[in-house]
Amino acid sequence: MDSSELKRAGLKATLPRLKILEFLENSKVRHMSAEDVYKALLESGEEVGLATVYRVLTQFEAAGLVVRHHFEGGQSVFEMEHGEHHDHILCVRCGKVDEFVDETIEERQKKIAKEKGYSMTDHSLYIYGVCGECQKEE
Amino acid sequence: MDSSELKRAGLKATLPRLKILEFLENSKVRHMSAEDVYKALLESGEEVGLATVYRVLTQFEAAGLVVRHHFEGGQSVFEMEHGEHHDHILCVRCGKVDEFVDETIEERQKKIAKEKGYSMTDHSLYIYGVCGECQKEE
DNA sequence: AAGCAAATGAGAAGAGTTCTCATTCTTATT
DNA sequence: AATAAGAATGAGAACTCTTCTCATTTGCTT
Ligand SMILES: [Mn+2]
Ligand SMILES: [Mn+2]
Ligand SMILES: [Zn+2]
Ligand SMILES: [Zn+2]
Repeated sequence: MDSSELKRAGLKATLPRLKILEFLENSKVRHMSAEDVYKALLESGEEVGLATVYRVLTQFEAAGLVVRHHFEGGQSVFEMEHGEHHDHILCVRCGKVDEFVDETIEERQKKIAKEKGYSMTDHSLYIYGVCGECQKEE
Repeated sequence: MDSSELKRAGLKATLPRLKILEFLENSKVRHMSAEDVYKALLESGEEVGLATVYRVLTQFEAAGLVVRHHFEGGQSVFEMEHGEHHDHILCVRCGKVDEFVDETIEERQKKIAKEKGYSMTDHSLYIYGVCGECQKEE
C-alpha cells in the first residue's frame, strides 16, 4: 500500500484511509456515494465503519484528493480528483453519469459573476436527461 | 382570497393552500425553504402544519406554480414561477441570491446534451461567490 | 343540509449525515 | 523494540430535512 499520497496530504497513514484511497483509485465507477464506498469495502471483506468513511471522504475532499458533488437525489457523490475541472450530465432513468468540459460556459460564468459584482469561488452545473441507451427502451 | 389560481391548477381551494399561495405571492423574499414558509405563516398567526407546507409546495411544483431549487446546504428552496427560466448566483457569506439568464450557456447545454446523445430534460446551474457587500467587510 | 372523497396536522418514521466517546492505532521517542 | 501521547476509529446516538400514517376535519357536489 502506498501511504505517501496520504502523508503528502498531511494525513496519518491509517488502515481505513489507505483502504478507502486504494478502493477509490481502483474502482471502475468514478462517482460514488459514501454508502457505495462503505458497502463495496464490506463486500470485499474490509472492516471499516460508516462514520469513518464519511469522515475520511470529507478529509480527502479538504485535502484536494477527492471532489464532492451534489447530484439530485440527496446524497453527496465523490470522485477522485484528476486535475481538470469538469461538469456532469446525468441520465434520470439509469443514473449514468457523463462528464464534459465547455470553455465557453466556463468563461460566461466568470463574466456573469463579474457583472453581478461577485468574486466567484465555485460553480456547479448539472445537465439532466435521458441517455442514448434509455431512449431506445420504449 | 383568490382561489381561481388553485382551481386552474386542479387543486381544491383549501385554506392552507390559499394561505401558502398568498404568502409566496406577497413575500418580498423570492427564494424560501419549506421551513421559511412555515415559520413565516406561524409568525403571522396562521395555523398550518409543517407536513402540509411540504406537501403543498410539492403540489405547487407539480402544478407549475412554483419551482424548486437545490441550493447548497441541503434544503429545497422554492420560488414562485414567473415565466422565464433563470439560473442563480449565490453569496456564500450572506446567502444573497441573484438571478441571471444567459442564452449562450443555455444553447451550449443543449449542444452538449445532443453531442453526448442525451435528450435533455432539465439542468441546474449555480454560481457561488462573495457578493459586493460582503467583499467590503474585511 | 348531508355525504363523501380529499386534505390536514401531529407525530412517527426514514434517509443521509454528523457527533460522542470509549477503545485502538500511529508515530515519535527512548 | 517497548513506551507514551495524541490522533483516529467505530458503534450507536443524535441531528436535519423530508415523507409517511392515520384519525379528524374540510371542501365540494348533490
Ligand atoms: Mn466527474
Ligand atoms: Mn430564482
Ligand atoms: Zn440512461
Ligand atoms: Zn454576501
